[in-house]
Amino acid sequence: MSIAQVARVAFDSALPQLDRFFDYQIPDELADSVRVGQLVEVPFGRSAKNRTGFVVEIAESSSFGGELSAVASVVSERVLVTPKILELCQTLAARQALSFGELLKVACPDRMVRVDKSWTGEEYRAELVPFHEHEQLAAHQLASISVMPGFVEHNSVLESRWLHEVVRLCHLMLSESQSVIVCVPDFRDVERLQLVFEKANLSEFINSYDTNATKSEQFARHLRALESHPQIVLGSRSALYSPLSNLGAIVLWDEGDEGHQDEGSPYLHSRDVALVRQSIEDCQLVFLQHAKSATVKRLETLGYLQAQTQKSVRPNVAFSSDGFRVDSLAHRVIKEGLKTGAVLVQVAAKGSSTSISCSDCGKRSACGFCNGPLWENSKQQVVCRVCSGFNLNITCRDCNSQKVKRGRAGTSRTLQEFGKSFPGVRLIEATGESGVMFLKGEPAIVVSTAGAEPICESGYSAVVILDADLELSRDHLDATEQAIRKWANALSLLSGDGKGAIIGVSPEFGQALSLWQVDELAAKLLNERIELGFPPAVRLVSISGAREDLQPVKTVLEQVEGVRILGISSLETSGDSRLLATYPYSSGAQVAKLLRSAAIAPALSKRYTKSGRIQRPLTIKMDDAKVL
DNA sequence: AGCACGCCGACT
DNA sequence: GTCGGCGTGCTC
Repeated sequence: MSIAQVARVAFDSALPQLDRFFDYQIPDELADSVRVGQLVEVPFGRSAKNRTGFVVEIAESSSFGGELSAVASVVSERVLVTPKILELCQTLAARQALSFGELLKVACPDRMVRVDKSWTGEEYRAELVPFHEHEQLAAHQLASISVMPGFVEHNSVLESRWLHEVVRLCHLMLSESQSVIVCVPDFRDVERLQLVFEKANLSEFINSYDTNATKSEQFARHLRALESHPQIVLGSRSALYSPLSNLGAIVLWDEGDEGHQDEGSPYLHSRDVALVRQSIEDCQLVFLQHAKSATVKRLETLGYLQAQTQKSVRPNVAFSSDGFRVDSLAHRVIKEGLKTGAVLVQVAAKGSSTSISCSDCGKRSACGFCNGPLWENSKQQVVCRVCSGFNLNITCRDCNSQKVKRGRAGTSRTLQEFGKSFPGVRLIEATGESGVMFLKGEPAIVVSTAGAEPICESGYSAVVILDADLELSRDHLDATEQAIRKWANALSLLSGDGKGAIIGVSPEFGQALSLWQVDELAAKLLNERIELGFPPAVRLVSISGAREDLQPVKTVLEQVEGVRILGISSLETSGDSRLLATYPYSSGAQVAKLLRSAAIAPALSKRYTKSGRIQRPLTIKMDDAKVL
């Protein structure tokens, strides 16, 4: 006979007011069936109907003063959230000023009744085919956390170094009955890896965390992850919450890609989730990237990460900066490349022209509807970047002239120009929304924006980076870092004897790139951030809301050790204001705690959405990579 | 989020 | 007099 116990319950809600645990007594008839991680129904507040919540703890007693209500029922026998995932959510919530409930929502998809009831488990049938390199590598030879910035091997692109590294690690883990999470920034990487795993006879082990999955599929893959057999969870950000019971390693591909930054709540970056999960699971964490980001360099400097010494093959890269967009070097490299295969040309933007300006006074032309900047799309229509409106008649606001000139060429016009200078050559345009994913090695010129490059099966015979100057002068803190990353990713698609060229970089920068001094460049970027006092040297928080609500937040934050208020600025779009502040890592926990209590302060002004629903008065984003 | 309680204006 | 507006506050 057991003593009556208490179930501590959390709700999967983002409301800061509900961000705590509620105790319920477990009635005798449920005494043997309530377990931590289950979904239960409980009465809540004055509401007539019960509410579902997760059991996060079973305790002997409650510290609650009043009388406890009782758990009404167990929704599903299954433990949907494992203790380690609960810990992950709690640690992340405390670190990033989030509510535990909104993380629960990310960590556990909505329960689909039919899927839950019909799921009978999976028989573990997959057979691991021996891997030729596996024997050479014992587990202890891998650092517990490692970074591999090494460059690719230039034989076949489907077997480039990082893909090979992923397969090798997965195979090793599976052979030791451990699972792996492979987290990539976008669906193109998922597709590419799926092919690679297929080739390596590992398809049977894949649990794909597809972003287009239906709710039923999301729940099914969650149940699959809860099965005890070792597997490879392959997907984007959400894969990091997969409730695997025997996690051996997390692989994070291309940490610098903005796809790793969550745009919506909970505004987390894969890197932070991965680091926290690694510390909880005590598993390996491997960052794989072609160019090293300042963030990863910092972690390496601190000793959190170890650089894996890889004998990397340096790509053959030339550079120039004589002022012409497509200069003699570019022409020569393209012409040479076309003799043996496909040539990739990376440009800064899609469409015909990146901008439109007055040909009399030079002022950048503005949208007739909203004053936004104009550009020219691939159909040569003049479109506003802000409101997407078509502008047929453009009149200069300064001099009333109606004559316009086109700015820098995007993919479409670059393609047209190559059509003239390389007659008869096959031309392919690849941008985010259009373009092929895979390509045979026949001669062709592929003009692509960064990140949309088709994979050429035999590797490109030449890769030419245009608009390097534009990429470097982008108005972002990490313009240089992003530029190097984009170029490196394009250059990684070269074939073994392919030739690369970067047009529009200064000699000393070009020198460092052609010598492939990835580590030195990252160290330099990190030092600059340290001097400027910007991330990743410190942490950054952005808080948006009504200006009158931000003022007290500012006052509170100023009391915290090391906090530097960058300012409060008005946001053009919403009429809201935004407070930016940096703080040292050591003050992170305190800042998060203060912001949590600021978010539930009762005096905050109420704000409503168009549909009349109450909006959160403050939006807090800690470490959002897109802020600066 | 719900849902009730509460304290002010115009109605059978 | 009381019906009902939605501002305020709580939920184990």
